[in-house]
Amino acid sequence: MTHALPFDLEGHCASCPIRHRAVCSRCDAEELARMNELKFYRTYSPGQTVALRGETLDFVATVVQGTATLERVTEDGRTQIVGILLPSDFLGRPGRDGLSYDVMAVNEVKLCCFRRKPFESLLDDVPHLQERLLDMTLDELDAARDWMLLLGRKTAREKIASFLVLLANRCDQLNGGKTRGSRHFDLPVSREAIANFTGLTIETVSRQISILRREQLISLDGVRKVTVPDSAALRRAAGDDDINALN
Amino acid sequence: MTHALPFDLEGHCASCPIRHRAVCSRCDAEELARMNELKFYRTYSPGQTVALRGETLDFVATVVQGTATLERVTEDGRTQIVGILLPSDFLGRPGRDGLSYDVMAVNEVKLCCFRRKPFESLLDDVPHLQERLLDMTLDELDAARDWMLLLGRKTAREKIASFLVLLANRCDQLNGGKTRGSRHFDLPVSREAIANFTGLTIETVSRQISILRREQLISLDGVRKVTVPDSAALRRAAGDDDINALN
DNA sequence: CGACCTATTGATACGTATCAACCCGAGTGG
DNA sequence: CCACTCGGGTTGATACGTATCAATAGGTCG
Repeated sequence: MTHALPFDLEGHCASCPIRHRAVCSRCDAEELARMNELKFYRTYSPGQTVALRGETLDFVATVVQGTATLERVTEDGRTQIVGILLPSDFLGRPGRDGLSYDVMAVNEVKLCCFRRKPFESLLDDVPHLQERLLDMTLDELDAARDWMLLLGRKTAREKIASFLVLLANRCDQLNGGKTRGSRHFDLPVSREAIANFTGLTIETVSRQISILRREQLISLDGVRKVTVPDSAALRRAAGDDDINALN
Repeated sequence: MTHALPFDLEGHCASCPIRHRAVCSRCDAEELARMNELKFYRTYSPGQTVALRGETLDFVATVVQGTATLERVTEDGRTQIVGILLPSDFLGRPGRDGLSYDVMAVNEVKLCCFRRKPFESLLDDVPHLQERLLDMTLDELDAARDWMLLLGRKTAREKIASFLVLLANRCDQLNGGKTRGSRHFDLPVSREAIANFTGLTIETVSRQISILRREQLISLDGVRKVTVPDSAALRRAAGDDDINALN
């Protein structure tokens, strides 16, 4: 069930759809040329494990297409999603063998990979690269902390609203400019994944989505397509103050 | 109520107690000399606000002494602590005006500060500095994600046990080598702070601490001094798998 | 069409929040 | 030196939100 990518996989970085947002976004032509030499692509099918906690991971990568989740699991199987990788996000930890979470492909995922050691050399040589990676990591840290507020202090209703706002914003980003007012997007993940992301159960997720729909804060087409008629109203339901939206 | 620092505040970095763990830990003598020129110290008293979310913060800093909390607050006042700064931890966001959380001094806090712009220049010039900052940021991100598992999926009992394990480990780190078996340490924070860190209420925190004491997993001397007779047992109560402890 | 998987909806249980009383040690002032 | 107050901490009774268990619905694929 391989469907065509919107760009030539073996093509040059210049044609890469997420080049302007990825870790390489600040690199100049010469630096890109060097990276172009080293890069290779990998594909994962839906549900496949990309990496396991503690296991050695010999590459780092940028997500070109698809969605992956970062998961932490307790010894008795309770699962918490601690991050979502969308196109342009970075995967891997330079300077360390393994990750502290499992990485799972949600749908078909394409990664632009670099073997770890050569990438670490690149980081040393190419300041643009390290700066950008630091910046992206700081952004992730801010996002993780926003999410800690959600997990620790928000109600089920606020959690679901926040999750939808988060997704809406990130979809906007990927599509370029932010749109005000009504907008719609696809949920890239199942109810179970939403539950594991928000720290709820599937049933509670389902109920809260139904309630938000009944209150017309959202409408659904099927089970995966969401329309938000009034994003400000949804943001209010998310219980954030309005300095900014979640990432 | 200023009590003497264990080193001369105006002294050289060479005598700094947290130099080997801080952002400057990989710098050589020449680089340190340059930083030494730029640094200045600040002190905050218990309860004082160090920085507010969204407000411009014109410096970055390393904690030399004391404890500070990073807090996110909902519009209606629910508070979640999203990080604890202990000696050697870094505060501030290079490349951005403000922070996305409030920073509060828990007890008397001494910061080794740099004005932000000069520090950003330093980052450009001193690869050791940027590498170390990236590494510290990645560690914080891992810690934040561990904490997300706690907030989303752990029971009150596990949360308190995890919190105690976290503190015990970090105190060990600060004191050098890890000790196996029995150990004791001071809680640097109030019950309220523990509640805001674990996503519980004060009352639940108090109850769970009482229960752990009744079960002899910990013992208390007063309300702030904790002894852990069997750290492996406490770690088991924390519900983590044993690949590693929280940070 | 039937099998299967995911999602929804309902009834009940349980864990933690909430509300309230009490305890305790530290200051403070008579 | 003791009575009083005050803030933080503990303990108890009850309420409430979400988990759990169970049944049903809907979509997809053979």
